Amino acid sequence: MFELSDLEKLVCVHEAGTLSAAAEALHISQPALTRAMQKLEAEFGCELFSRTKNRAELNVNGLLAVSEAKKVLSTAKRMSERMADRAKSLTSVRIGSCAPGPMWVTEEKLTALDPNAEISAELSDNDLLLSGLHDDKYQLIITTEPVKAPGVVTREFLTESLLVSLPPSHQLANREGIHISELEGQTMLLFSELGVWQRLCDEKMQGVRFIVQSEMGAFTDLINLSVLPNFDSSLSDGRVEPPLNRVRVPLLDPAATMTFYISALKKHKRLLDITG
Amino acid sequence: MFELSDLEKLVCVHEAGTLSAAAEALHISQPALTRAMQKLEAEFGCELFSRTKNRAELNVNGLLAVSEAKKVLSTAKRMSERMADRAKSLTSVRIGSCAPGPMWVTEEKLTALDPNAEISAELSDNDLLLSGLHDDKYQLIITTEPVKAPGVVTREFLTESLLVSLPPSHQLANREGIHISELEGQTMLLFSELGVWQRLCDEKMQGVRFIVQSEMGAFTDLINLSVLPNFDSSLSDGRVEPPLNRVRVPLLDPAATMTFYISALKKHKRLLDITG
DNA sequence: CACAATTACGAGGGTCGTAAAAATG
DNA sequence: CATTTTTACGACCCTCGTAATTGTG
Repeated sequence: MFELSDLEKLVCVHEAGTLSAAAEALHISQPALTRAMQKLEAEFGCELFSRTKNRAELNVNGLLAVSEAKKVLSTAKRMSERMADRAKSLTSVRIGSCAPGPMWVTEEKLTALDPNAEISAELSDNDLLLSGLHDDKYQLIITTEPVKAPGVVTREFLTESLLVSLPPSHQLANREGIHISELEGQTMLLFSELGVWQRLCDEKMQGVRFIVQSEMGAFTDLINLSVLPNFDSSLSDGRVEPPLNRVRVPLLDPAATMTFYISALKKHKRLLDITG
Repeated sequence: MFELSDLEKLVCVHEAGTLSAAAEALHISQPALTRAMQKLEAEFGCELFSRTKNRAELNVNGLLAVSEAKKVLSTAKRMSERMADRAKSLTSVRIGSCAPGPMWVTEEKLTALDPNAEISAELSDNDLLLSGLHDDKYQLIITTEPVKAPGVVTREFLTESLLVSLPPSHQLANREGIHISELEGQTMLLFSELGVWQRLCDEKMQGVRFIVQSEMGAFTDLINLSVLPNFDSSLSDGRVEPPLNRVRVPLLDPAATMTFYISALKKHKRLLDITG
């Protein structure tokens, strides 16, 4: 029996145009995709591709299959939505995160889905996050590494990059990118509660003087009133209006970019799905 | 992501009324079915059953899910049919079987699906069947045991029981069932080409005298003209009109009932499916 | 006490990714 | 020679079945 996941792959192949591009989009390897398509051909008993040795193009059967697959997936999606309506509302979701950026994003997404939900979130370190997940202290945790534990399902969540927010008059303001080493000797504004980013400041920015502020209102005041640089996140893009008279310059060091993973107990798998 | 196979299980649970009955119908164990339903509940984020410790009954959410699942499965079924239309017609299917009964059944099914197809079938023993499958000498083989080989997909096919066909005047004719041992001393008509059934005759019916006939026309003439008993198959039920003035009595010995398995290479999986 | 559902646990099959091969423009 | 597809192979995850547990009528 073919499965919905097979049909999703097929549709993706059509949209991507080539097997390798589709594999990229699906976050799987090309061989895996090739095999999935071969499986469908065996199921249907007919070829879906016209193949030249280094090109696999959907033929007339394949195009029909794509069209039919879209119909099936559409009804399946409707089913998902209908069932989601019946799902327990998100009365109380507790999020644990190792970094503030992904935490805010998650809070916003869940609040958008259910404005009445009680969403709480807090920063913690990886060990406490993992144990808190099993204790049901957190229903969702955000970590820097995939969680390999039985009964836990993990998904890549998002990537965050740090940027430096500068007044246009600053000497670094017209740069395409900045290396951390170039911040040597600067005085910067720093919002506390950095989570896993704290290590970056502690270890690689020992020549930077930080003025730490933990109260958000005061922090934004500081930004508006001073000409001191501060850090911003790529996750702010399009979510927070950029401060006036500030330009943002990316930090080029690989250490200034992190990929986060989001995990939940299997029984709360749906929480993972709705954070899409 | 939930899959079509999960939805099939759900619908089956609804139709069967209870998990264990559905498991029976699906040829899987109760625990497997329980887990599949739990998986769906996790996917949807809502309970589908109202559970008392020894009873799991679909609740309102579950009934909605069943209804939606039927729609999804229906579109998937349509897709299957559309794709089957595009499949290569069965220009040449070669069947190998270890017994004549299942072989005839298979030939009939395939011929019904495609009257223009060239279906050929022959009897052979298990070893030759398996090697013939890999050599593409046969596209479908029928054996007494599941085939455990890479690249081969096997399915339980059907069960055949032997019966004794007797004139009503025969001393055994009014029995509910007969044991092989009771045939001792009889003279019976036997159609040659018994395949795997031959062993039964050779080993357990040494006290029976057989009149062997390999030509079908002559054999039916013999049946009609004599009062000698002969063997019939449960597979004849409803497919061949029973000979006039004959009654059929089951053979009670377990050895007189066999389960057959049908196998194909993965690339010919569709041939397996259409023999449903 | 037989039966339904669930949990625990080890085994098997399917799918995956890496690596290598073959072919093309 | 980079790119695309396909095959080979080993590893892992998921689902399965058996067995044991719990609770019920």
